[in-house]
Amino acid sequence: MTSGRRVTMADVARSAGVSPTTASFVLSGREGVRISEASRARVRAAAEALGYRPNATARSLRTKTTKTIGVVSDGITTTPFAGDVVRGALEAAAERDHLLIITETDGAGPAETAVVNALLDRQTDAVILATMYTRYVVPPKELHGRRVVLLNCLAPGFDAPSVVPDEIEAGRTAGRVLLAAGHRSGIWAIGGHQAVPATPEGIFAGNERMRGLQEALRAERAMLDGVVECEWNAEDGYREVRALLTAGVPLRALVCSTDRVSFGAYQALAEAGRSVPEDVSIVSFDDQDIASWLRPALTTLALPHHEMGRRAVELVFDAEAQVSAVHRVTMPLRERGSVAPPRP
Amino acid sequence: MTSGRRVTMADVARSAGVSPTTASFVLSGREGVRISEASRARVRAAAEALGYRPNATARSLRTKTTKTIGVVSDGITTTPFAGDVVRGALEAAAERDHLLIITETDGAGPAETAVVNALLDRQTDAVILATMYTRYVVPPKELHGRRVVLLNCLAPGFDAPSVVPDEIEAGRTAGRVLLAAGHRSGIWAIGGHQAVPATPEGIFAGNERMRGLQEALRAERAMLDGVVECEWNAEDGYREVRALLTAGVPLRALVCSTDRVSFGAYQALAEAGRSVPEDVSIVSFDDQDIASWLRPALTTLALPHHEMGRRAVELVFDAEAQVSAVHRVTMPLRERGSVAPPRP
DNA sequence: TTGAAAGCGCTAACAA
DNA sequence: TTGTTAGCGCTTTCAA
Repeated sequence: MTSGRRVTMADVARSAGVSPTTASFVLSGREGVRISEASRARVRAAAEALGYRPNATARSLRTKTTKTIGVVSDGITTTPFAGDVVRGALEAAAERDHLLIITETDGAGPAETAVVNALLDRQTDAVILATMYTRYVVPPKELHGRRVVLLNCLAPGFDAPSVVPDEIEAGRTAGRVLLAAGHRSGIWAIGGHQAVPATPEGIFAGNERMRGLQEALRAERAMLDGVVECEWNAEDGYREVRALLTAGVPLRALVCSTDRVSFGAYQALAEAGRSVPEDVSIVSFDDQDIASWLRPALTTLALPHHEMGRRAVELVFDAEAQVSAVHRVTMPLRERGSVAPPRP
Repeated sequence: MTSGRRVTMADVARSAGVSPTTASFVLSGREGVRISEASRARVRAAAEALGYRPNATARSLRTKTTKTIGVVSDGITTTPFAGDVVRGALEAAAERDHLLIITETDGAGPAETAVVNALLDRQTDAVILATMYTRYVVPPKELHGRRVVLLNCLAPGFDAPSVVPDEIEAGRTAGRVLLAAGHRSGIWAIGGHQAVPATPEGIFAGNERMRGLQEALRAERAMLDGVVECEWNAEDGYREVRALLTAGVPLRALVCSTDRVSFGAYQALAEAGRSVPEDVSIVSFDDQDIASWLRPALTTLALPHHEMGRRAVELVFDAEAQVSAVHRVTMPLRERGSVAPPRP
């Protein structure tokens, strides 16, 4: 800044012929203090005339509150379409007259501690810890006793509320969509738990989605013909579906772990001359942009990024929510054109 | 925060048996002040022992600098993959020990003024004004005389540097890629200037890309068979290319305005039994995720989001750059599989 | 080489 | 209803 802020509250007070106290009261709009209407008007006029703007730094030093929330993410801003998280958070923060300081770390460890300290040094009123994909984390100890909200992650034993997508219910919905269309057999899950070498136990989203899916199917005495574990990308989706096709397994419906996997599946099916949804129905997860570009457009369960961002900052202000509860946000079903009854 | 920061510098000084002045000098690591090694050690030990952390708010009040940069965007965080801009900016800011306060407005006007004021009240050292797509803006008057950098936008007459993608050169490169493969005719531009009803004059990116493209072609005595003006999405790409195919125009190469348009073009070509790149070559712009998922993968000119974010904050620190210069960032060519020589 | 003291701009007891 | 005064935690003359 070339010219620092000029006019201070003292200037306004002087110009209005009142004390700083009076000026402070009217300028910060405090209730319950009785100031004559005349003084109020004079202060306001003076402030207006001088172009007064409060110095938030000075105010914060005194009040120990900055109306600022720190966000520490492990790359959420990078994930395609997850800028939605930020937008939701921004929105909710703006409604409460707060600002967001966004930071990013490559993961946990010393870098994360440094970032958290930078935030804490600036006296942020709270910090939101966000992860790119749903997983367990252990918050840095600097955060103990601070107001914290976990966004897209869980930290058992740490005293802070979490916001995660309701993956189990989404899995159930995926199953129900297929059942409702009349599917009972020839159903395969592509991507599965993502039980691949890097994540042998599967990942949170995978495990929950599969659990919900199996549950819904079983409730109607139906079941999966198989679960193909692979990376959740277009490449693997293409390869695995083609393999299934080549092997000649009966295929009537696919539950793909992500829209990227679905994209690969579309390519493999098209190549094999099978049409979606007449020959093969597809239900997917995430609702990335591509889901609506595909033809037919993809029926998918949307990751509620925007809503999650919003909820996270709402929880910052929710005094009751201090207890470490897990808030599961519904993943809305986007019904489009990739599901139809199986061929008779 | 449940427990405010405890230990102050006064505590450290007292514990170390020195004055606050001494403590301040060693803790803030100021050069050119001669403090005995003994005092230094004692202060550092005390700080460590007490778990001292500086209060940035107090420091800022005194020094009038916050090591914080405000970012005002009109939705850049929302655009797919443009979270990259934020990541680049975050990176460059972190290198200089600065933090970013990110905000968003629906556009210009009073909302923007409010946001800018909120930032200025908090004494941010600079403000980066960012737009979702490249365009002209008029910065709010509150920003006059402040340190400002324009990211992805231009404000003629406003004294601040701009960072924009080098669209003209990208257009030239697109042309050269085709020429190098041997294309001379049957070349169509899909999307063009985006001279559609909503933007009858075309948009910045469209105009510059077309200009560069035509220039490169003309330099080799080649030319476009036609420019199809349409919205830059998959839907329109599909429709317009299909129309071209239906009309039976000779088609050997396509320059698509965005990867989304290319996506639609792929669909239309596949439907018509034309293969990419054997029958028709495609060069595209943007390099969204989808570009690498397509088969064949798409040859495209990448929007240098990450680099742009980085440059913007670098300019904040570049004293020389105060003059209102326009910094054009190269759009790298991603050569993949969608261009081949025309069939003989 | 170190310390005393003033003060950044604001809020909040406490008095008047 | 309003003013005096004392800080918030830090930096920075200036003097010792």
